[in-house]
Amino acid sequence: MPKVSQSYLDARRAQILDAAVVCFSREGFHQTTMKDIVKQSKLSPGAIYNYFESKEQIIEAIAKERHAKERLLLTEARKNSNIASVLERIRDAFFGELRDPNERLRKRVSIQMWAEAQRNPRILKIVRRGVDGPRKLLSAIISDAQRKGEISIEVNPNAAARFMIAAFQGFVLQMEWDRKINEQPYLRLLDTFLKSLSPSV
Amino acid sequence: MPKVSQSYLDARRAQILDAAVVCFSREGFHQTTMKDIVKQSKLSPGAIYNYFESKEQIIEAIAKERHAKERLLLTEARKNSNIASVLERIRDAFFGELRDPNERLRKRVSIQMWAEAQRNPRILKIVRRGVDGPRKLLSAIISDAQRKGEISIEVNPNAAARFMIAAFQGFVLQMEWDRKINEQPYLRLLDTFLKSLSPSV
Amino acid sequence: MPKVSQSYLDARRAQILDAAVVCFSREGFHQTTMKDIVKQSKLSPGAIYNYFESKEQIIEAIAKERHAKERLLLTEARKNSNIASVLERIRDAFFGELRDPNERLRKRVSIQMWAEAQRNPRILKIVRRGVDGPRKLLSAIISDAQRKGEISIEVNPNAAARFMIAAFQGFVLQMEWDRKINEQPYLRLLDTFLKSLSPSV
Amino acid sequence: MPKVSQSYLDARRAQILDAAVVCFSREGFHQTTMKDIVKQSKLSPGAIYNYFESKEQIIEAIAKERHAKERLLLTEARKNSNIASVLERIRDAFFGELRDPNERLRKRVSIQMWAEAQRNPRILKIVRRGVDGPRKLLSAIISDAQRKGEISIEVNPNAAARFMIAAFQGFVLQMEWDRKINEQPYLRLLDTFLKSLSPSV
DNA sequence: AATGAATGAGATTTCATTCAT
DNA sequence: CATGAATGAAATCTCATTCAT
Repeated sequence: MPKVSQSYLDARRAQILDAAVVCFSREGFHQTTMKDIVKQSKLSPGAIYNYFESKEQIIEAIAKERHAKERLLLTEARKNSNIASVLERIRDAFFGELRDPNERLRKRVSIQMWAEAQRNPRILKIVRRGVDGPRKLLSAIISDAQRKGEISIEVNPNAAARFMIAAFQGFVLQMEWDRKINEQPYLRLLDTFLKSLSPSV
Repeated sequence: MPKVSQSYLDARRAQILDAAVVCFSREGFHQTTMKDIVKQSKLSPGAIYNYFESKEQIIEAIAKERHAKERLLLTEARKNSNIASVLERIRDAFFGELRDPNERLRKRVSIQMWAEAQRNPRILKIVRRGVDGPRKLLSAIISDAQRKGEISIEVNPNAAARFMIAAFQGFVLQMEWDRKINEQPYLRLLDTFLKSLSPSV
Repeated sequence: MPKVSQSYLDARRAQILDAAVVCFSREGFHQTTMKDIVKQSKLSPGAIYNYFESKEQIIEAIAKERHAKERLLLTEARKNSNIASVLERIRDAFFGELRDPNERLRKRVSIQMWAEAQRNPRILKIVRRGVDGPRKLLSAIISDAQRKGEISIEVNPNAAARFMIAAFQGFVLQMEWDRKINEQPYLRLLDTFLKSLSPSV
Repeated sequence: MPKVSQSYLDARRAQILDAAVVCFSREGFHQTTMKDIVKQSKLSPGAIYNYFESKEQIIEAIAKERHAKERLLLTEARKNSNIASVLERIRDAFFGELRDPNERLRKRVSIQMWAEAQRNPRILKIVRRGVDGPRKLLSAIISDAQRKGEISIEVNPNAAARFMIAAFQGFVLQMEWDRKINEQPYLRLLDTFLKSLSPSV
């Protein structure tokens, strides 16, 4: 099957990554065997190794994909001029995604990444970039807002950014352990927190 | 079969668990081999299998140990009559621990557990209990406070508890990826958040 | 199926064999992958399999090529009427070749063949023929010389032929392991040996 | 099976190496699979990897063993005071071994080593040492003999040493390809050669 | 109770070869 | 005739666990 188009190659690559996400979300990186991915992707071992040099590289590729996706979400959100609506958009983008079952799979894989980052420097780098992007953006938004007097100058923008991210990360974790968790009250609290950053009268 | 004292047995067991924590925090559960634990513990494979039936059981034992430790922290904190100081104590207990290098190792292992819980029901159970305890306690405290008028009745106690836990979990993660992270501004924001729960005048 | 000229086909074939020699001399038969040959030949796997049915057949083809080449050398040498000059020509032909870097590559492949002959009957056959030809020729020359009284009748012609071949084979081996080896004194010794075959006065 | 004696370990190691020699002599290094060695040695894969880190290391260990054995032969031979008998002893030691079927196996493996040395620097080093030892010794013996006037000063000792070694190496090769080869006439020629080194009257 | 050599299923990866285009 | 993606058997090596001593 020679001389195939780039889109053919891209489709095959995506096929492998999608299969890997399903497997990883189910069994974790290390309990997932290449055989599992082979089966899930309906390809052969050799075919997979034509696209990725190793299992590790598949994991990396998934992490990078995540990274790219989140960057896109942020870039989109940032287009809003109004500060409140930027934050709102970010919030909706991230929390909204959690309702998509497919995205849930990917979040499960993200948790795997957090663990994997501890021993795999390449994953660490990707995960770190994945958090640093949002953090810097949020931090910049808050700084802007402070200049406009919309947020108290007492607030440390960086810490606030971290706090918001933590609120999301923690929610992702807790949702994994308890599917019945209700998102609405949690989001209201997040709003309460965001309002608490406003300058006190 | 030499007969030895219980304290001897306990010491051996602790020796294994400590060694395992060091290994797991370094390489993760799955990249840690029994050989690694053997080496780190300065025992032999056979000896370890006298105390634990499998590698999985070692992981479980560590998770349970964590669980017990955190329950102790909470029980201690709860002794305070004043609500603000209970929350303060809890906050200090959890965040304060992070300064201890030994405890940092264990937090690294906790992150591993979060990932492991996805595919190991026994770990999931332990991890879940580890979160449910604090959550219920915090929730109860908030409910109490609401009754006393110290916290707005608008607040969903359970969601607030989750939010506080998330603030901690997220901090643990972000600290892993960026050791230079500063705890002080983060804690101030946590306080800001807690205050924002008070009834508005 | 485009129709191409025979010379085109021959050129393609030679291209593959040359590439294979380079690869084999570098990494040996078994460490050389078809991919290596593909790369070196600047062709594609499919193209190569149009000319050879398998990797084994490429090895065989190289062995046969060697064989043909050496037969040519011997045929040429034999044209000399004088016995001493036949031997001299043979000696020069074989040892002289070793100065050509390209030929050195092929000698490296020959050593591989010696090993390969142990388990591959087809290679064994080719290698054996490659030695038997020279051996029989040398043996015949010596017998002739004995009849003419130029070589002692004590000498076993076949053993003498083997001995000369061994002198060459051993030199090829030792040259591989020590490039600084000096050919001149070695050749003088070979002459000494040849002279020692003359009838004692 | 813990706490076993050193001799137990040595026996196991030898068991593996012996099995490997059988396999390698039959199929060559690269066609021999670890499974073959496992079967032949009647051990398990894991057991073998307790003694050797890789297949390559098994090959190396065999090469080193050869090397040690040959050094022993030379050391023994050297004990003779008389030059002629030293050479005779060396000749007998090396050629005599070839009659032992077990030793024939090992010679087959030696031929493999010659090929392997081309791409494996560690094997090259061992093979080279295995040739350099005898070469230097033979060279020294010839130099001695020249001082005593027993060998012509025209002879280059080093080249003569190489020549003798070549006579052996070539014989080993040719014997592999033709089992019916007769050793006696060959050895007589070797003697003729050695005598031809004496100073001419 | 401790030791550590042995086990052997199974994991990752390779690579000669094929065949649709 | 050429291409090169796909195949899948098979190779090397790992590692949790066992058990004779």
